[in-house]
Order: sequence, then C-alpha cells, then structure tokens
Amino acid sequence: MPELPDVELEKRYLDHTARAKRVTRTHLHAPGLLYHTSAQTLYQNLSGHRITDTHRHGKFLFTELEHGRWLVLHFGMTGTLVYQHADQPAPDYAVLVVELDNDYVLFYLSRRKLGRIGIAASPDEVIEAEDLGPDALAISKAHFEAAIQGGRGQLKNWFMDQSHLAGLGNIYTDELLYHAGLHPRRTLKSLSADDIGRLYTKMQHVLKTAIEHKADPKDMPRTWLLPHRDQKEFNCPRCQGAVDTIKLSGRTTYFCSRCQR
DNA sequence: CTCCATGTTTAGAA
DNA sequence: CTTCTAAACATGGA
Repeated sequence: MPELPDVELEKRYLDHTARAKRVTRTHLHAPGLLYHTSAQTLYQNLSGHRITDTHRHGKFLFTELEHGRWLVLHFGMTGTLVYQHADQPAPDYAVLVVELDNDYVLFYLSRRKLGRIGIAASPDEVIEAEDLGPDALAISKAHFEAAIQGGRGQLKNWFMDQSHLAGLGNIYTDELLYHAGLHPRRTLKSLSADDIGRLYTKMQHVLKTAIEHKADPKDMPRTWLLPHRDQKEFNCPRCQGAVDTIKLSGRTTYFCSRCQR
C-alpha cells in the first residue's frame, strides 16, 4: 500500500529490522523491476555489505550500504516489505530476497510487479532523475505556498503529480481535499490565501495521522473517507449526504459535493 | 468472464 | 509549453 504514509512505515520497519545487518546473499525474482541497474550491479552492491541508513522521499525508499551507494525501492501499487527468520516459509510474491547475516531475510513482495528496484549514488540522484518535487511531509509552509501559487490546473491532478510535490497518490489526495473542503476540480488559481494555508495544515495532519494509525484503512478515523472506500457507495461522515464518485485522469475520485467546493 | 485496484509512463488531444 | 485523458504495464481479487 504505497503512498507516503505507507512508505514511511516501511522505512521505520527497516530501521528496527534489517538496518545495521549485513547482507549475505540476494535473489532477484522479477528482473522487470530493475531500473538504471543490471542484476549484476544489484548483487554486487548488496551482497557482503552492511545496511547503514534509510531515507524516504515521497514514495521512494532508499537504503544506504556501507560503501556509500544506495538501494532504491519504489513500491508501485502493491509492494511491501517483510522481515522474518530464515526458518519461516517464504511468503508469496517475493520479487527481491535479501538474506542477512543474522539468519533473517528481508523480502520485497509485489503482486502486480509495478515497482522499481535499483542502485544509485544517492537519493538526490534519483530525485533529480525522476524530477521529484519536495517531500510532502518535509516541505515548509512557505515553500508549499509558493509551489501552489506557481502551479496551474486542477487540485486533484496537481497533487497527484510527483514533480510538484512528492508523496500523495489517489487515496491521500482525496482525503486531503475532503479535509480541506475543496472540490477536486477546483483550480489552483481560484484558491484564496486561506485555502492554501488550510491545505498545508490539513496535508500535515492527514499524513501524520495516517502514519500514527499504521496507514491501515480499517483503523483510520471513521470521520475520514479512507475507511469507507471499500464500499461502492457510502455517505459523507460530516453531512451524511451521498459521497460522489468521478473519474479524474482515469482514477476513481471520491468527494462530497456539499462539503467540498 | 468482467471489472477494479493505493503507481508511473506515454501518446494524443485540447 | 502545459494540462488532461485514456491506455498500457502485470497481476490478483471480488
């Protein structure tokens, strides 16, 4: 489940599991996920090296190895990490298997194989190559306001574009706009200073709260859209009116036409 | 079998 | 040049 909150949780997961362990062997089961990297380069940079640090930017997760280069992971729509003892049966859908020197194994699982795996000199190299905007959780209010004021188009499309701001996807953009009371088709140009300030505050609130709730839709506050999205139809937790569904850029968008304008 | 899915890329239209 | 849309990617689940 990979938007910013999910990837942040994967980072924290790595921090208290595989971090500081040494990689013994590596197996790649889905070569199609490699980008800017050969399988040989991947093996050479992982095997025999200790994991020293982790970093997240938007939906990208970076893992530093002791030689200073970084393993780059992007989770697509279905990617996730699992760390378990080598005695445990291997989970399904493993695309990358990283064996560690403490008899534990880190699995990168992906059902749809839409993610990416690579080696890079630094997170910045990837951020530049992918043309990623500032991280949605790390950006300052001033920079956010400047970005919005310099932007064009509709809110939903703008927030989904990782070159403007990195981290929000379909689900959390909908959640943000719901909390901010703004219609997904509203143009950036039409926003008041008040709207922009509220967007920033709500964005921080939605992302941080999602992380606190482990980004689990079932555990999210019932006043949010997220825990209800698995039903085809549901009512707005705030006004009780029917929540609308439209397609924007081919993605299902949920919003309340009474609360969001 | 059909439809849908938390991401990104790309071609074409506006 | 920018924005927007639909399709494609690969695959599983309802």
